[in-house]
Amino acid sequence: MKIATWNVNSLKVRLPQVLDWMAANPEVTALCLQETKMDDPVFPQAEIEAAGYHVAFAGQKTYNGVAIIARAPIEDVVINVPGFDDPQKRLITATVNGVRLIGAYIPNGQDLESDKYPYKLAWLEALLQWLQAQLQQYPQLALLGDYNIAPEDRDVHDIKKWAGGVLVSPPEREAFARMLALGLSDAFRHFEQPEKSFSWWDYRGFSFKKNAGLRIDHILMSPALLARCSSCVIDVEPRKHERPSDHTPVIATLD
DNA sequence: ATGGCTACTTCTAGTAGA
Repeated sequence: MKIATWNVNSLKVRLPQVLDWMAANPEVTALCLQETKMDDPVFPQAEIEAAGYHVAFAGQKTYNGVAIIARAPIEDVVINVPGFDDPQKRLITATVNGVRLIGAYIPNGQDLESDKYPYKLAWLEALLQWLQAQLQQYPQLALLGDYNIAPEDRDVHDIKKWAGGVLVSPPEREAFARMLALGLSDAFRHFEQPEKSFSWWDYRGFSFKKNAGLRIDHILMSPALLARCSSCVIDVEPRKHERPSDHTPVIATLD
């Protein structure tokens, strides 16, 4: 079984690509999506189910929105962090094949002076509390999604250009480190990887062609799940297609 | 170099993404 995450930057635009990708990746049991940008009443549930999948989702108009598409039933779904009052839909938690999946679209933060930056840090605090509680209940757990954090300098194509800004600021990286301190591991870094591996490239300035990207989409795993994990890769293929998302899928193989 | 590119909504120009 494989689990995956993909920020699709509008499911309305990318649904055909998502269905094609699932068909091309038959071992993927569950795919977490971010930035669906669709309110629940217009979510393409019927199309996804007609293609043979289970789906759970929590969306809003224009911004954010998360979903899980799976080849197995999706159980015990929780939307957002209970008790954390958040009008934005950025978190979906569910169990698929006995694995607890937390699909996250962590806030971008915009810049260090923006109101969105303290929102990002508060959001990360709430996520950390939720992670801690879920880990106690579900030993086999993965946190998958768009973290909007490049954990290390090697995850940034040009650290001089990004240094001191959002996505790499010390408080954000400390929040990431605190996830690791809970016992989680960055599945991608658990294996040998090519240098300059990224999961996002700006649409502008031929960034993908120049591989001027960031690694901000991650799969963190609990010890019990990491023990079952044999690989973790970034799939750059969809970024080459017509009208791509600016993010690419990240896939982990289990068992 | 504050541009560049894409998606969205509806003051089709302005916001947001990262």
